[in-house]
Amino acid sequence: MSADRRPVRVRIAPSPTGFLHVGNVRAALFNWLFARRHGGVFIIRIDDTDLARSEDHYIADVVEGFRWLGLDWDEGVEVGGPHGTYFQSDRFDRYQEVTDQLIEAGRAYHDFRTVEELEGLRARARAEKKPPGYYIRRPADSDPEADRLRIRRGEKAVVRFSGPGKSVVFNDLVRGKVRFEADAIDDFVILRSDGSPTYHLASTVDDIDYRISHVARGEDLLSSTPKHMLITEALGGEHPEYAHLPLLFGPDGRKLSKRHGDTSLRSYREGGFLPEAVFNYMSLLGWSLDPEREVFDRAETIDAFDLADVQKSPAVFDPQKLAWMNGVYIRMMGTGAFADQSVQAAEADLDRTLTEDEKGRLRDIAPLVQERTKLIIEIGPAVRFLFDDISYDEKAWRKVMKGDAARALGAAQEALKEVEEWNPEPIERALRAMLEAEALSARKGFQPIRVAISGSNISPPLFESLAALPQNVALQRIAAAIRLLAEAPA
RNA sequence: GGCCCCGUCGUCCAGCGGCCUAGGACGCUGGCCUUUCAAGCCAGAAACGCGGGUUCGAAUCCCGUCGGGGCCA
Repeated sequence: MSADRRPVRVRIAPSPTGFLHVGNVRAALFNWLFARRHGGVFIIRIDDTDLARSEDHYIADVVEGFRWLGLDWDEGVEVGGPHGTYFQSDRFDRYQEVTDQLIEAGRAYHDFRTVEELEGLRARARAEKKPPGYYIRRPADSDPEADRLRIRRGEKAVVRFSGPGKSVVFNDLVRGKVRFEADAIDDFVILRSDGSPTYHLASTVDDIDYRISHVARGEDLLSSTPKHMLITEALGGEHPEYAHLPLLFGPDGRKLSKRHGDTSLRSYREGGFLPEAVFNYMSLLGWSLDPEREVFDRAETIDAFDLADVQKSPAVFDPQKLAWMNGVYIRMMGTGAFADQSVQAAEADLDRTLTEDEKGRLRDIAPLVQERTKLIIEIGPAVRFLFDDISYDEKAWRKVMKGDAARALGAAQEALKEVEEWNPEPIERALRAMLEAEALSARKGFQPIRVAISGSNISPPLFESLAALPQNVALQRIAAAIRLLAEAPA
């Protein structure tokens, strides 16, 4: 009850053991939306308790990823805040301290049992159709004093939390009432034998210390929640409200993972997606703003977002729909902005800078490219023919360079030679006249020209494409095609 | 195996007891437009897992069942 009145403080705690995963991004997005909606604080804390697998460049990836998406944070990595470094690896002393405190209070104990012994207990529970951890409880002879001595002598032991033997019930913000019976909550490990904290301990202690008010995380942690609540209670903390978000699945209906290909935000960043589109698309996974509308901006999303409206069932991440939405956002871009993007994309594609003349020609045709673009990375290949030698797409050549193609090209060459003002309109007039004179359909007459100048049967509209090319280059390409056609008729 | 969660078109979402002959979007199919490809427009196929209840009335509530998923190991 009192939790409702606490200032809203939410967090996302990615592990720097891999590139930022879209599942984490979606969780971060919902946390961020919740914080912004309620004027709260959004925190990024780094869960790098796995020292061996954590790497600095993954931390950089996390930071860059969230910045790119526009999820700004109020406390945490790089921005700091009142709670230390926001790296869990800097808090091992604190976790040890809490562990000692729990042992002292009789809420945790050292467990010296071997893997084999534990496995035996699990097998027994299994045979009796009991929960796996049913018999893994504090041994009868467990004695804190004696245990401490053994540890001091160098013996290895994990520390387990001692279940209080009571059921845990809580009200999940997206799922409603959830109940776990005492037997189902095992004496889970909080500190490994090497002294490192488990997820349960570290994340819970941090949540308490950082005064986290709401924990919105993936449903995979739903069954761990009673453990976190028990730790919180044992430490005299106030529990946060919990909200377990539906998981993101791959096309095969399983938890989205590396196996599904592009699961890192990075691959979408590099794959030509716009942050606004990714933001919008992700907000739609497990939530919706309006039944009749799926394109909306950040401000609208913040205004409308509520954890209580989040879907309970998992969502399949559909890259195709994301791509469609990206196309929508590309078409919503200003033509100037798109032209700028095009210049960048073309330069990256060609690996050289464009001359002012080339930039001008590209800018002229950019609006026509814009309508045809779904991903930023498609721009380079789409305009390459304007700035670089072409090669013919074999299929396109075979399909188009036959029948009347030679005649069309010859006539086009003559007609285009005479064009004095090299602009789309005069070019169109000349070519239409050519069509008429040769009695050719637009299809038969124009497609060979398109292939001749672009190498492909797919290109921006023909007259504009021709105009975007210097006249002499256009004529040379047509001549080259005519020659090739004469040598090796299709 | 134990516990927990979930179950509306292929996919994402709307639906929170009558407005549902179940709505929108992606994708798919067909058409229009057209110099190609897109975009755009129009049309279409496509779902309440199943069985019981409750109710005058259920996609909506309850129970069961089946199915899927998650966690533990």
